[in-house]
Amino acid sequence: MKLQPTLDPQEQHALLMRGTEEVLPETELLERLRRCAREGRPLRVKQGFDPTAPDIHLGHTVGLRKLRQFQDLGHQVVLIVGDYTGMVGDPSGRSKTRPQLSEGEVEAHARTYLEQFYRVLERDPAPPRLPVEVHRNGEWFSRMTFMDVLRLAAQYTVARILERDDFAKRFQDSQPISLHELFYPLMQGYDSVAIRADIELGGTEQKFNLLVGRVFQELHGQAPQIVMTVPILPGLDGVQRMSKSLGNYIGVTDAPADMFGKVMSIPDTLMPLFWRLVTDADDGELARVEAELRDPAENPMGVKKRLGGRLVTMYHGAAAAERARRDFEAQFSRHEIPEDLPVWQVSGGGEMGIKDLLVRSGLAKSGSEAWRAVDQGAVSIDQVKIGDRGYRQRLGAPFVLRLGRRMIRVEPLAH
RNA sequence: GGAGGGGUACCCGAGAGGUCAAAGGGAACAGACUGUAAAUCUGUCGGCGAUGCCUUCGGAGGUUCGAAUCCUCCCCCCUCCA
Repeated sequence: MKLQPTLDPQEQHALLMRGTEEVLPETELLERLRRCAREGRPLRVKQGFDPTAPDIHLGHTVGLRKLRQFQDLGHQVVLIVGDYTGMVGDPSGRSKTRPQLSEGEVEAHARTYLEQFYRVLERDPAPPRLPVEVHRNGEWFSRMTFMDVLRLAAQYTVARILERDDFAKRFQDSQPISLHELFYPLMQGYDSVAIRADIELGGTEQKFNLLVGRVFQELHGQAPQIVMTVPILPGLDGVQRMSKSLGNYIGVTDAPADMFGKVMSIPDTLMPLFWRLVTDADDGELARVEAELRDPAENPMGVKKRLGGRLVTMYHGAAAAERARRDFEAQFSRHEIPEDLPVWQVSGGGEMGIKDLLVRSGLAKSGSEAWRAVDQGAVSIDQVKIGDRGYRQRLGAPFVLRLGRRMIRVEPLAH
């Protein structure tokens, strides 16, 4: 992304609106941009993250990249690490109560999060870009007294909280809703008051929480924040949202080969969305990609490889992307054994049965699973299928052991 | 506090004394096909030195030759009443 601090409010508005799902109230964004330009101050743009699991994935980057755009335009990005809200657990879109994290977990996750944020945002930007302002919401929540909490709770009604689909549904389905969960939106809303947000960004499932911020800011005599939502990125399965807990994610710290491979495994139908939401492709390129996908003469695989290459480039550089693509083609198109296989070292000598090999190397979780794989013809050694339960492998020289799509290099150690 | 309903494998959900390692669906894994896409078909889907044995149906006891199924106590969830 280019540094564009000189854009006038109208141009900024056009840029910022791109890729958003909703901006509420829609007319206010341009007005606020104009006012800030007049007053010569940057907009304060907030997004919060609960450090629930210690990996930032592409789903998070949809919002982070929008924040980066604000940063590039010279606005003030304010990240809230939800150490306190994390201990409550965001009920948004949830059908059950989230487990409450301990302080230790939250703290450890928070550090990793901050590290990873800077794979998208600039850590030490040159002026006129501004460094990111980071707050933990424990900064204000830990100082509140019980009376303060009651006052906060008095500012919102149960009926309004229960308007939310997720709560309504859980209530309807006789699922438990713990009282503390009702506080989550209030806490997030109060964050906006605490940092005087002009804009709050979030996924579409955050809409309710974001709107609560407006109510609280108004009660505290602040101009209510503009709510900006970005689409939710689906995960590798193409159905559910990308999330760590569903295991359908591409992490920003994933190794190049994993990142590329995961991209290759997404459903074709997801490609336009990925191009639009998580790459730096501009409108012209998006149009070309979509045209190519519509052209029956083109193999969609080409577009997907470019997508994988682009993402690996963004997080690991062009050289890594090129290598990831070559390795992928060698391994999956030409069925060659890749160079950089995970290695498992066994103390050598003698031989080992196929089941123990699979279990002890970690390719199979249990003996039964190993037997099944053997029976199903999923196991091979050095590209030769092993279908016999009684097979024993001599541990003299290295070999490549494979179960399904996973494979490792086994290196016997002399002793 | 009172009355009633309910907790089954990763998830949903049948089963109501033996034929139950527990139907069915989803997820997942593997095979065929392929582009590590989709769709489809097939198989597997608690563990084990494996035609048998061990552990599992909220928890702990008990009845019985035999319990996911019956009894007792406990924990948790839901509904209605207050």
